[in-house]
Amino acid sequence: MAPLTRKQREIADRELLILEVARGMMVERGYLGLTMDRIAGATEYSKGTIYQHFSCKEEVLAALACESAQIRTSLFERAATFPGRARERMAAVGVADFLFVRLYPQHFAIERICDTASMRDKIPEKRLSRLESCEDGCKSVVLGLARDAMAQGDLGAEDPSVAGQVVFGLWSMAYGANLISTSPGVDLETKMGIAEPWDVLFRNYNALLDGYGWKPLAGEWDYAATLERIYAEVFPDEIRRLADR
Amino acid sequence: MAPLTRKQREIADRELLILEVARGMMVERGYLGLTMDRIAGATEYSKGTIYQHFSCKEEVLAALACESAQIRTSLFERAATFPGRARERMAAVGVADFLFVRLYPQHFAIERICDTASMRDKIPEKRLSRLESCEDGCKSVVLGLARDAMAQGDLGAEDPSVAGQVVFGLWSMAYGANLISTSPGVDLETKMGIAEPWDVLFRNYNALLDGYGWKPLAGEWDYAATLERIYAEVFPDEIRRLADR
DNA sequence: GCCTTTTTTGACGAAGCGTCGAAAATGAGC
DNA sequence: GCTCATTTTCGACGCTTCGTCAAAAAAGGC
Repeated sequence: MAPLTRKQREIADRELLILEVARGMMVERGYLGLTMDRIAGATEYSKGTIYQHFSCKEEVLAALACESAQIRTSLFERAATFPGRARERMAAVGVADFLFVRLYPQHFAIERICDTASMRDKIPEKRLSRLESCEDGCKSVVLGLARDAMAQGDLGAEDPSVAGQVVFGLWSMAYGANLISTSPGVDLETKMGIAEPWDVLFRNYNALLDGYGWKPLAGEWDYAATLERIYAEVFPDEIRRLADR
Repeated sequence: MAPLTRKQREIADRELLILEVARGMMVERGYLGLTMDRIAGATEYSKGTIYQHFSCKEEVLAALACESAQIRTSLFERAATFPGRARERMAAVGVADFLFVRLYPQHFAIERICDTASMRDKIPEKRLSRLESCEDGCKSVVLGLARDAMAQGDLGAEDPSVAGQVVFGLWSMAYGANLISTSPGVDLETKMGIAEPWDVLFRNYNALLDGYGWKPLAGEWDYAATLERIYAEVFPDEIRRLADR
């Protein structure tokens, strides 16, 4: 690994600048407001130069999605350090997911956009595999926790595929709930009497895990207290930032 | 209500033709392959005429989404007629959801596309409210089943909001699982050992409902047999069509 | 058959993506 | 410091799509 030349550093810096500008545009004006011409204008480079970094608009988004996945993963990893039973640590990951969606809605939106086939088709192979390895981070954390629980005898026993099934359940529930509750034109309040989707989601996590018999069950443990500890000990800053809205 | 004039009938027919052509395009070439110019070409009307029916491309999609919601609702309603306990009927709705996603993937894709804010922003008020009332159909069926269960003492007792919470749980789990398992770049098989997402989803439904204590619990009832009956008695044609792939 | 109203048409302007030859900057050799 | 080949940057251009609107065509009343 030779040290970078001045030119190489310039290029790397410019790439960061482009992404920074692109992210700002994404936040301010949404996906349709993000255009290659506008990126060129805002960075004061020409369009041709932008296209030397990214082969198409989709690749810019994939790069942003990579950053998003890294932020999410780092939250998940912090959550997994919570000292306690595996199921408590899983609850902490649930909190991390919630915080990610609420504190970084733009990152969540980017993840969503990159989840479509038409997007994936256009992202060059190299960038795509980088994105996928970024996305694997979170999944590994969650899967690791489920396996820990099995190893410690808290969850199932005989069938090792239970870990994957539980993770699929939590993942689909979280993903679906986040989409539904941030989706326009869905009125959970009047139709279904749900004022705080997150509270219900947490209750549903517990119901699912109880259904799998993941110990300690909700009836024999004070998970409300666990949540309070997670807020205070793992994510104090994030909780404060969330309150400052 | 005066009877329709010849002209009015012509216009109504043309609208159906446009939607038919648009759906075909959506199926054959995907969302990006669906263009207003192409609709004009294929219907042999001019673009201006198309724009007299639909104010923008998004409105065409909203109209398609309306049809999709109606198909989904009719499957759900058939499922709810299954003779049995409320939880069995809920299982039938789960099967209906699965059949909808598998038999009509293009309808599912259209629903997804119309679930985005950028789409919703552009759909005219009138069409949007029509779409939303179409979408409410399914939710009413599911919510009705949960309320039936409560009325019969199978689910919860004191707190009436439990019905909404269970429905939110099932809905988010189904939505998330369907998205994840049809999503590109997600390898459930190698990462999590899941070959058949639908089997796992069904197991997760049961775990969630057991967690809520919705009777009869999975341990005290043969839901595999219930599924077989649903296949045979409610959706024989659909199951056959699914097998013919 | 004439004139008004409604309907249809497609050329047009605007906006965005991605390209490519020309122009500018770089730097190696002398 | 100058020259010339190579690398880098630039932005005008071609193409596609959306949505509009004035003009042409059709319909219909008298």
